[in-house]
Amino acid sequence: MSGKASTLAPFQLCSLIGRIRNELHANIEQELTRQGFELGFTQYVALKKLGTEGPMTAGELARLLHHNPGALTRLLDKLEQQDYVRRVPDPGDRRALRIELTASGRALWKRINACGERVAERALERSTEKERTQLQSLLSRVLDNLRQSD
Amino acid sequence: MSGKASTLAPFQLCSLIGRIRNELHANIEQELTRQGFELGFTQYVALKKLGTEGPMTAGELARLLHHNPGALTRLLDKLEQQDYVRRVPDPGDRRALRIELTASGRALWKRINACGERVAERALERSTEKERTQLQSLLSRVLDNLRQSD
DNA sequence: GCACAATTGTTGCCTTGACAACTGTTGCTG
DNA sequence: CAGCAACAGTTGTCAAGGCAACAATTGTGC
Repeated sequence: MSGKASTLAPFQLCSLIGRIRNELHANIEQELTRQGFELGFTQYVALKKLGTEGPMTAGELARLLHHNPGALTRLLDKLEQQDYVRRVPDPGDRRALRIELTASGRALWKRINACGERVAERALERSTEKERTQLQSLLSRVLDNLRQSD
Repeated sequence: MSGKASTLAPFQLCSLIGRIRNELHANIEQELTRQGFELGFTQYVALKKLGTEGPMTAGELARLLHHNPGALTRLLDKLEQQDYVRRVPDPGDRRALRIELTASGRALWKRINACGERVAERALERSTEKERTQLQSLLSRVLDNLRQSD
């Protein structure tokens, strides 16, 4: 609101994006602990990916999460230690691992899905359907612009 | 692009925001090093704030950067060590410090401002003036929604 | 003026994530 | 099939940042 910025958001964009990211992470973790789950944001995302996409290789998961392999190894260590995830040797390639949810991991996944949706719903409160799709399209364009210049 | 998402962005919002944030940071740091400056993103933001807002207390700066005091102390250590910033005892309150740019800090500030603007300009390429203000307004609303629920 | 709570900046400890070096495996090429 | 480059995952090392404990200072209520 508050009408017109002089030209546009010169640097404000960066600040807005950063703060929204932090609030999103904080909101999701807070929602998780409120439900009694002791999960970090990244663990949540990993479980979600594994739940929706099915078992996959560690490298694939790293790429989906935009994470480097080293960080992923430690993430998997924690998830495996909590028995949410299993590292199964890939039968076709002895270098690779199949990462799959355990039974309790799958159960957990079903129960935490609602947390993320609640937060997303809250974030988009008071925005019409049209505005939501427009927001997504504008953000996608921004991401494309930034990735191009790598 | 690609038209219509079925309902909206259920979880995609989080992923988009996160990736844009990372790309923004990476682009700005890359732009800085390309110009020969060895600055991290946070150091850049701190210098920018000090340049535009003028000298201020360490606590104020921390609040503006949405940073905790511990992180700020170390950030100031680095900036002071590079002689971009000075910690001056506040005359009115012996607990507090006035953080001010040194001469070379002010000179640096003028030279790095363009870097951030270049990146912001690149990020908003191919977006009309109208779309830019709309993006800002939509993002502001999202941030408000998320902060309310703290 | 004196205890006591609040505030300012600093420090220690910990977690997260990035990057490079490394091991083991695969696939390609001669 | 020998050699070698590419790839998968792990580990070490590092920087950034969060959080709690702390010392110094301020302000408040008695």
